[in-house]
Amino acid sequence: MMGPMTTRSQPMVSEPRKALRVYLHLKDRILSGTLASAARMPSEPDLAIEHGVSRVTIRGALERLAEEGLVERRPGSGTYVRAASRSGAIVADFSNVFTHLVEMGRRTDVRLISFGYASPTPAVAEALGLGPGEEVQRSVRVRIADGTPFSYLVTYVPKRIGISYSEADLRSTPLLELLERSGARVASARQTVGATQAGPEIAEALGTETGAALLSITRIVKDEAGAGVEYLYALYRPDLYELQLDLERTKRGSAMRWAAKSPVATGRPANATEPRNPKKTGTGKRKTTR
Amino acid sequence: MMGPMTTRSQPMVSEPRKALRVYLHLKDRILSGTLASAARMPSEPDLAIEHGVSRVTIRGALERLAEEGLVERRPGSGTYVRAASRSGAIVADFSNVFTHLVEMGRRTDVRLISFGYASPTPAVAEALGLGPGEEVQRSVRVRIADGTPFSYLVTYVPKRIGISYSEADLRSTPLLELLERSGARVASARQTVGATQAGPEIAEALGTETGAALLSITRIVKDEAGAGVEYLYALYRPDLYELQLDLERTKRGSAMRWAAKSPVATGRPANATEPRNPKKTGTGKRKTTR
DNA sequence: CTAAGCTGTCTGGTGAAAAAGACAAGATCG
DNA sequence: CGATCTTGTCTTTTTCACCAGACAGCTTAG
Repeated sequence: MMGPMTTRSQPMVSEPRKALRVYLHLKDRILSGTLASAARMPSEPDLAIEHGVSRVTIRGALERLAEEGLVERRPGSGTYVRAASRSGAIVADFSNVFTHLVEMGRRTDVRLISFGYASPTPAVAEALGLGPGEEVQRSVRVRIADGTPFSYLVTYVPKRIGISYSEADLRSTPLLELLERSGARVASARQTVGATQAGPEIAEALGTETGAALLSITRIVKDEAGAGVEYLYALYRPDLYELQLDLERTKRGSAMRWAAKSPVATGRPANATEPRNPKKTGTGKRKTTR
Repeated sequence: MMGPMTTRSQPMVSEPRKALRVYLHLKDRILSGTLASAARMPSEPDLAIEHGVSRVTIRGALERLAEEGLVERRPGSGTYVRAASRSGAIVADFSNVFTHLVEMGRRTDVRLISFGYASPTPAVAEALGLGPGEEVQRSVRVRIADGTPFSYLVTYVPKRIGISYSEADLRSTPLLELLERSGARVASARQTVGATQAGPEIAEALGTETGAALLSITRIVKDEAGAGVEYLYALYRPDLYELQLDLERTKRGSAMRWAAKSPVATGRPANATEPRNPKKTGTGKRKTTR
């Protein structure tokens, strides 16, 4: 019960740093339209001079762009920009997250990584309004759609509520449904959205590389009495999951008020016909042919 | 109007790779509560063994955590976890973004980085419903609160609307107000939220390091006739800016519907009494005392 | 067809990050 | 007090990401 004994003794191809810079630079230029779409990019030697790095570094960046389908490499001819073709991502309507999650819980797989009871973090205890000695049930789950993991969920539920369902229940049923079933009267929720870099284990669980940007959502759910019911810390792969919110202007003179539109239920796990990023094998592409 | 001739020939302190891994690993453990708060962390030699790296690498990671206020280092005693103390960030209510932005536009500074007219990206043209030859006004702005830049905004406005205000107007007045003033009847908006890694120039503009995670918002604003008025691509520093949405359950039998709560106006640029991260000088912490 | 230019794939050389270890100074506990 | 922990700060050595350059195979322009 502590060091899970993961010695982390992989070969670890290790990640290029300069190449990352160039990669991000070019990605920005492509996405922001500074680099005309469908046009041919500068040649590798030119890019190498422009960025003050060697050609191998440039190649590293271009290979990555090619893997993500942002460019197309034609041997002997050049590297060509491909219009992003944004798609394949699950779109979640923000004002409708719960319903959506329930729907999704039935269409996606769940992998339960951790399950147990412990003392809450101060932050969690405060958010849920727990007493000093009160324990919480902590679970870590990974949600998978079409074989690809897209979200990493850490949930905290007060022990008194958590004991009403089993580990197996969590594996098969959305947490919110379990809470309802246990008699908790869910009434309100506060969600905070941010972003973080993926740590090594989370990156591995989500099939990304360490340091990748993830969408983070912290959700605090309370019942009718205002007591904390659930504390969720969720991380999403932004290429597979997006939040969406439609706003409408409420006609109210000069008040300039806006209201969330009615739930549109855009969500659809879908069969995502996308470039299907080959996972990048840790991060390296290094042939290691030697 | 193409290669801005940025030769990028900096010395480039270059970033540790292994240290980054350890840093992110420990950060995750602290934030997810696996590492008990206020407790003493394992000693540097222990961490070195656990992660299979040398002590200097561990120190690199710990120094970074200390800079962000996540841990406290006490010479001779140990390194102690500090409860995150989430604060200092501007909190924007999601369902109320517009009003909020208008308020903020008056309390924050704006730096206009780029301004001009050009052909839109296919994606932008489609989103705004533009004709083949129609041009857009493209502007890049950085918003600054208390001397610290926190958002990077790229906006596209159809030329016919864009010409109604000047470059100086953009510097001083929120875009949405300008659009209103020009007679556009803003009626609806769709926002999509995601995350990305900061490219070199964006990172510099926002005072973060290259590769840092940023919150991204894409907003498409339309008028009463359904014609596109504004396309916004915004990047936010997640440590300085958060989205928030309060949900309430609408009492409607078993329908399980949720609605956004009325605007609470939590936003407050504030004087952010936080650890005030010393900016990390590009990325390095290296003492360079020699 | 020929020549120029591009990507793909090697080679060996170089410098900085990381490793390994030693030592000092402060904290803690018996 | 004194033994033993901790972090802080040096050393020297090793490793590997990056660089420079060459060459093959392909595409395209002339």
